[in-house]
Amino acid sequence: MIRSKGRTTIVDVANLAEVSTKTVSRVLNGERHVSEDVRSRVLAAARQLNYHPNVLAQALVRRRSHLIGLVYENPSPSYVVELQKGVSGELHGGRYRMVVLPTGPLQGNAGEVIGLLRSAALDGVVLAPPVSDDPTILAELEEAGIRFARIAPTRLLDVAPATLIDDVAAAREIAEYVIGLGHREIGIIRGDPTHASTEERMTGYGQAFRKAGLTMRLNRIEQGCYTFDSGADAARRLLAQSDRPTAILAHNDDMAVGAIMVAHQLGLSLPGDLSVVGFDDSAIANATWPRLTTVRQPVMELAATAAAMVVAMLEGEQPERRVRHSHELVIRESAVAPSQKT
Amino acid sequence: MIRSKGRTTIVDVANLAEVSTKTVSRVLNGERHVSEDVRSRVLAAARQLNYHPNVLAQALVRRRSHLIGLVYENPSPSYVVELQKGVSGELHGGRYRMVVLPTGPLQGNAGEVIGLLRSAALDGVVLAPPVSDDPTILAELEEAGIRFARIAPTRLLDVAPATLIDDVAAAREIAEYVIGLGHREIGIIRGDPTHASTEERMTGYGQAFRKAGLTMRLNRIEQGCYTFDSGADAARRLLAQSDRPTAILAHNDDMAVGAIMVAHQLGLSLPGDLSVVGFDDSAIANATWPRLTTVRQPVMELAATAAAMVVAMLEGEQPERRVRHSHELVIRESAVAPSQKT
DNA sequence: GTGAAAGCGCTAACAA
DNA sequence: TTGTTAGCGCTTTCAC
Repeated sequence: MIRSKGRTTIVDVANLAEVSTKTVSRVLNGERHVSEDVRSRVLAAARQLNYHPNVLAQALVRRRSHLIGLVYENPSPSYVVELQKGVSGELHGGRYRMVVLPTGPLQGNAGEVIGLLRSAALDGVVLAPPVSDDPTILAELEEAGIRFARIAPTRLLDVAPATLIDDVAAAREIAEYVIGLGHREIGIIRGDPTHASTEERMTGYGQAFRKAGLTMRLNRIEQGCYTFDSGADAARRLLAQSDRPTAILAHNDDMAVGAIMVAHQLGLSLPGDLSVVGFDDSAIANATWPRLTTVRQPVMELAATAAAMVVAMLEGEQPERRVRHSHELVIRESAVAPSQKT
Repeated sequence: MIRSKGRTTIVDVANLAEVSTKTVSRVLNGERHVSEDVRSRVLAAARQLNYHPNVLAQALVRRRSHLIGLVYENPSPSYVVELQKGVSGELHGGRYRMVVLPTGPLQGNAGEVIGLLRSAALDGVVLAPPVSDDPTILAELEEAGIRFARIAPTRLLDVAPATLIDDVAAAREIAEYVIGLGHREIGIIRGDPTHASTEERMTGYGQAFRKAGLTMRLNRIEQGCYTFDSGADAARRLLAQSDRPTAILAHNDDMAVGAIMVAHQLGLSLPGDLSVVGFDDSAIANATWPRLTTVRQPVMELAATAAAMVVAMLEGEQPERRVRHSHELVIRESAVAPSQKT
């Protein structure tokens, strides 16, 4: 039991404090049934040797890595940052650490993601959309015994705890707002078709259109993929039409900002000539001119709640199965009534 | 050696394949000197049992966690995302994983950060500014035997491999550009004083001013902290002055965009009434109106190179000590010649 | 209250 | 080419 090569270990501390390693372990882990005398001797020794437990060894024997993964396949920086803030905020006791696992497009190569998850020694995982909807990955996590919570899933809702917003209602509300301003010729920039939220938001728009007696015209719907550039491209197509729309609904803020950019380039005066609204209320929504009218989706809170759920499961508690967060119409300056005579 | 409770381990595979655990280990790690017969038996057994090695156990015995930390104390989402992209791109073999470690303000609580680092079982670390300049943290990493590379350090340059740009020159160039447009009344929005780059950029501006025979007036310099809001506040103060500046130099893009926002709010016409330039060429620079003239700082490449350096060290190679990346003036529409008679 | 022994799942060093 | 033994650094029985 005498040795001292390499890093200082629990054995060194035990030797110095003249106790067994088990006792050192007890003291350092705050277990009870340790005399004051011994406790202080151990602590002194640990401090003197600048001892830090080897987390890897602890992880092995406790079967706990204290690593929580955040899996996302999302190109929008503001969204990603919000997710990360949410998760890391819930780890703040410092007992857990966040490993970020951005994936490529999930189409087909879910296997790769799964390999990553298995080999990362994760205790738990937070799944952001659209990964949160991938049945293969859900099944695989289940089988590997990794706890997980889902952000904004749209199907298989009882597989794991989930945090949600009402995408349909949120989309309906912002569309109703724009229609209420008097717009009739409305263009739409859709999100990526692999994100289930895209369909939900279309449904919401559709409800608003129907209620107002408007029809969605196919040539007024353009495909984007949630990035600034894709929004710009889609807007270019929409605005090239002879009877161009007086308003554009975009499925997220980044694309809306792309549209605003293009409108500026075309020499349109905003918001007079063209109203644009987004979805998310990400950081960028407040930084454009005109500032973006949008629906606030509390991404950070969604992520935080999901992370808290994972932590709860790991601590042996039973988290709520489903927590719904509320959205909120955020009215700024980018949408106004259409000017007379298109 | 017979058991089968819980997760399948190397022992189960060995039993099924009728070889020793060491042989299984050999096969799975691709060591040589294994007969084809045995190799295929082991692989078959592993597949049949859906065996996945326990990375924690591997990490313990190999003294390698394969975790690389990215430490930053930076409020700008676009900057952070670029950093992460750069690092995670270099891990792409999948042999390493990235743990992101955002820290609070470093002032004084470097100790906390160090605790985090020690307890995270990191093999290596990439340090972004201003953490890359913190001597306590550098020393601590050194002592803990954790390999690290630094992004944009400004002092103690030979402590570890580093990636750099020439901040002074970059700042000088953009200031010269603005002065060259004809501006004489120039406001400055400084970055956080705890970032060394702030001083470097001031130096660069100073060189340009001196060369043009201009003096920096103190009441034309406002303090920000690299966030959008701080830039907006600073701009409000600058533009409230009776003889307001015709141009603003901001120490990063987020603050510049904040300034643009405020100018719009004040009813100024941009860029005619006010030119604004930034620093970084982050994603947002391209999404505002007018689009931001700035200096491109290749954050992603800086991070990628730093990560590659860390990986190299871990693989026993000797990385370059210092790699300088080049900056580039990016001229867009946010700065033009001042209009006649201020 | 404290300690001895066993073992988490794997690989390094050595032997065969 | 393959197996045996020891041990990574810690915690968990279960004695005392």
